[in-house]
Amino acid sequence: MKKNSKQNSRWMHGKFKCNGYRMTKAREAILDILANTKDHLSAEDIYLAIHKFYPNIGLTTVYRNLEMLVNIGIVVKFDFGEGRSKYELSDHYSEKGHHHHLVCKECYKVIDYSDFMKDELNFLKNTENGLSQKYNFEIRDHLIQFFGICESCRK
Amino acid sequence: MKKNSKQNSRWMHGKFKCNGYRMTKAREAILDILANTKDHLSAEDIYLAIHKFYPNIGLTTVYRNLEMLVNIGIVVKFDFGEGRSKYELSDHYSEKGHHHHLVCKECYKVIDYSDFMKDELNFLKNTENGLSQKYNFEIRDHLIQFFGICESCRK
DNA sequence: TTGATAATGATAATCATTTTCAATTAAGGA
DNA sequence: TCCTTAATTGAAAATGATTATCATTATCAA
Repeated sequence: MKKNSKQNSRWMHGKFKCNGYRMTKAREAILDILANTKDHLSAEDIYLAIHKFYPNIGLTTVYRNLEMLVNIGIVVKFDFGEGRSKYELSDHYSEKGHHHHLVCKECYKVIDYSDFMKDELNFLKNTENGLSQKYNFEIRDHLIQFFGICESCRK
Repeated sequence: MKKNSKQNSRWMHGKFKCNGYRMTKAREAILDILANTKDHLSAEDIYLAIHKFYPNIGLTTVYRNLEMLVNIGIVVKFDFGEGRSKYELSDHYSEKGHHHHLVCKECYKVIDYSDFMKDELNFLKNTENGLSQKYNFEIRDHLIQFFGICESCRK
């Protein structure tokens, strides 16, 4: 739990209110954890991190709030094939900015990358346009992930 | 269970043997189901389809064999965010050929597309090269998916 | 046909995620 | 500040997909 909790709760307060939600300790704590990590955390990771400061916030509450945060677009849920979901602040709210993931099939380590974005933007623009027309599909989102074997797992 | 079961079992027999596996009724049936559908089936879907012809093949066996088939690269496992995995014959063994997926966030209908592959190949080639060098990562695989709302869910 | 061993089926166990429901709390107005 | 009300919570139980166990059966090379 780091310094800018206050800031987070301030900028989120409005966002929550206009969606009919309240600002609670649990929500503030979850956002705080997510804002101050570079890792990709599971619901349980987040629960454990929060638990040190607020031992009475339960895992259920963490799950419930993550779902809500995903729904209003503040958090993104990922599946890296590990058997449980991982969560990140969405690009817009994160210091990381736009990025994609490179996932080790062996140890599930995840590397964020934001290189080669020109190629990617080109590809995405063309493909999204083409697909939405051809298949009459309203495209909301995309997922690009690379899988492989990381340096340490290769040794 | 359609006509070409015999064919399937024939071309798979060798593949299995050289990996130390045996050809069994369950494996033949799973491949047969997958070869004769355009859908994306869950383990249970496959189990149910097989069950009509071989009522004594259990769900456990289907799971076990799917895992094995994924391991030797004949089958690919997908997660469309529905809470259970879906399986397809891999590109090389399927009549579908190389394709990606367009997933409806509402009803989880999946559209296969293979348009815009020039853009995609370009993007993939550059990105994979760049990433594997920069991050010293041996890239094995990639996942590209688009999510949105399909025609009928928009009405 | 037979022996070694891979594969199977039934059942129980796991494990992440959800549901239930009574108790608590945030937030806006009196 | 106090009240009201609906949103939120925690604990516990339920769910649902997937895996592990283990005794039995089936495959296939010799």
